[in-house]
Amino acid sequence: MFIEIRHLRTISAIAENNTLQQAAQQLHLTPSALSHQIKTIESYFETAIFFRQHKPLQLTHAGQQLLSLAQKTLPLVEETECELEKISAGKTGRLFITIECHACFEWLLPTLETYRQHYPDINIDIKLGMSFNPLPSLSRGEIDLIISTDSVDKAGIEFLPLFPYQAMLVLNKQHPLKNKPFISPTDLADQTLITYPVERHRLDIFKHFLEPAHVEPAHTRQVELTTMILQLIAIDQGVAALPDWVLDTSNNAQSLITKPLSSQGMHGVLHAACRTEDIQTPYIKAFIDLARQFKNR
Amino acid sequence: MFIEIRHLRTISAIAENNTLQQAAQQLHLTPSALSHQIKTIESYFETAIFFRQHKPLQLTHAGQQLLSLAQKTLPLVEETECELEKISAGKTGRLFITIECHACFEWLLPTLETYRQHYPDINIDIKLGMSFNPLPSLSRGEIDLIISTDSVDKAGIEFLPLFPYQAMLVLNKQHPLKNKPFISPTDLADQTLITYPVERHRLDIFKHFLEPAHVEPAHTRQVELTTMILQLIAIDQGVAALPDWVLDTSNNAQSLITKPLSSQGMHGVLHAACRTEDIQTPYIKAFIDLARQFKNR
DNA sequence: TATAAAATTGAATCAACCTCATAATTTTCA
DNA sequence: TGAAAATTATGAGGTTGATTCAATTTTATA
Repeated sequence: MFIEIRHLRTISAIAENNTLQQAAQQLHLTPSALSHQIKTIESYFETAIFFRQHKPLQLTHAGQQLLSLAQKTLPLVEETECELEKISAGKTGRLFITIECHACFEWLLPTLETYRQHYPDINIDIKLGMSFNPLPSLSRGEIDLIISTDSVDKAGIEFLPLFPYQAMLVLNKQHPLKNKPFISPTDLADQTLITYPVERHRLDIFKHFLEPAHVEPAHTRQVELTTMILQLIAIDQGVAALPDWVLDTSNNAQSLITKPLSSQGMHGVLHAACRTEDIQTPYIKAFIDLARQFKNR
Repeated sequence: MFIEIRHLRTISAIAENNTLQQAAQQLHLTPSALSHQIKTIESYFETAIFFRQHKPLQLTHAGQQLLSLAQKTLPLVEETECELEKISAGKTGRLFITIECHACFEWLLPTLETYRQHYPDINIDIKLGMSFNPLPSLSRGEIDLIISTDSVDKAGIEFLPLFPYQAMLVLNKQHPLKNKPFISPTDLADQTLITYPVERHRLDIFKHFLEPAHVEPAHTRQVELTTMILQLIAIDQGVAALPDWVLDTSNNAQSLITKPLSSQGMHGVLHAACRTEDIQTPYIKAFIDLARQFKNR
C-alpha cells in the first residue's frame, strides 16, 4: 500500500478547486507541495492522474479512480475522528453491563432510564452473566461493567461498593409463616420454593441457607421473570428468596410480606466491577454514582 | 485530519495478530515502530486504543472504532491500487469514443465487437458528436477518442489516419441514373435526397457538392438509421450519399448500386483523434490498429 | 505576441518516522 | 511466589521523505 489519506485529501481538494493554488490554500500547503505529491503518486503507479497543459486541471481515468476512493474514504475517516474526539471528551462511549443475577433488572432498568437522560450518547447494553465468567471479558474490554454481589481481587479491575442489601423470603400475606419474626431453614422443608432458572450453587438461598442445614424444600419451581415470581407468590403458589430492593419496586407489595432469613438476616453488598483505567471516565463514574443513589430515593 | 492509512494498517495488523511483535513482522517494521505509532495516535486523541497490561492486546472502544474504519477503508484502498496498476499496465482503461457521423456505426460496431474480445476490461462508450464540439472534451479527458473526417491542428491532440474512403451516391439498381459513370450535382435536382438528421453544413453532400453548384434536390428526407436509409433506397424512395464502407456491410447490397460523386469522386480519410499522451497506451494503440484493418478484411 | 498567472522543478530545510539500545512491563514456569 | 523469558515502552539518533523556497517552464488572456 502506497496511497495515504493525505494523498486523497490532495486529490479531492484539486478536483474541487480546479487549480493547484486554491487547493493548496484549502489544505494550508504550497502549490509546490501538491505538485510534488501528485508527481510521487504518478511515478509510483507510472500513470498520469491529471491532464496537464489545460487550464482547469482535469482528472484522468486513474485520477477519477483515486477521487472516487477519496470520496468514499474521507467522510469515513472524518466520522471516526469525530467519534474519537467525543470518546476522548467523555461525551460518548460504551457501557456494556453484565449482571450476575436476574433480580438486578429491578433496580438497573429504572436506573438506566435516568442515566440515559443525562448521557444520551452512551451505547448501553446489558448481558446476563450466569453462563460465563465475566471477569476476563471485562479485562479484555468486551464488557465495561459487572454488577456482582461479591468482590474479587484482580489486577486492573476495581470493585466498587454500590449499596447494601438483604436477601428476604417473600411470601403471601396469608401464608402460615406470616407471624414468624424470621425464617429458619426447616421452615422451608414443606414449602414450594420459586427460584430463577440457574444452577443451585449460584443461588445464595441454597448455598448459604438451605444446604448448610441439609434442608430440601418440598417443591422447587424455576421462573425467569421477577414479576412472574411475585405474581405466583401473590396467589400463594410458593415462596421465594429475593433481594430487598425487589419489593421496593413491586406492584404486588400489598399482598406480599417479607421475612429475614435466619435471626441475623442474610446481608450483602452489591458491587460494580470496572477496569481501573475507567474509574475516572466521566460516564462510568456517573453511572456508579447514580446506582449508589438507588436505595436513597 | 490526522489518521493515515499507515495507522489503520497498524491497528488492523495488531488486531489480527494480538501481539506487537507479530504485527510488526507482518508489516515489515519493528515492534517499537508500532508502539510509537499507537502512542502518537493515543496522545493526539487523548484516549487509549488498547488495553495494556493484558497478554492478548485488546482494543478499547476507541480502538474498535479505528479497527472498524480500517476494515471499511483498507479493502477500498487496496482495490483502487490494483485498479491503478491495471491501468498503468494497460490491462484496463476507458475508451469513450465520439463519432461525428452516423455512418461510422457501420464499421465501428463490428470493429468494437472484435476489440472487446481482446480487451474485455476496457470500459467502452460511444457518443454522437454532432451537437457539441468534441475537441475540448477530448482535451479535458471527458472522452478519449474522436472519429473525424478531417484533421485539425491542436496542441496535445494527435490526429491519426485510419483509412481512406469515398463518398458515394447510393441508388436503386433500377434507378434512371443507373447508367451514368458518375453523378453531377444537377443530376440530383429532380431527386429525393435522404440524409441523416443533422444541420446541412455538416453534410458533405451539401457543403462540397450541391451548394458549390447551387443545386437543390427536389425533396429531402431525414432518417437517422443507416439501415433504414438503405431500405428506403431499396424500394426506390430516394437516393443518399454515404461512405463506401456502408455498402460493404449492407444486407441490401443486391438491390443497390453506388456511383462516384463528380468525375473525380469525393475522397476523404477517416481519422482518429486522441490525446498525445495516449498514443502509446496499449489499449488505445490496439483500437487504432484494429480500425485501420477494417477495410482490408 | 506579450504579459500575467499558474504549475513544475530542483535544492535545501525541516519534521517525522523508524531503528537501535535500553528500560519497564507482563507472562510463564519452576 | 519468585525468577527468567518474552513482550512492550521509552528515548536518542539517524535516515527518510515531505514541504518550502526560488527559479524555470508552461499555459492563459489581452
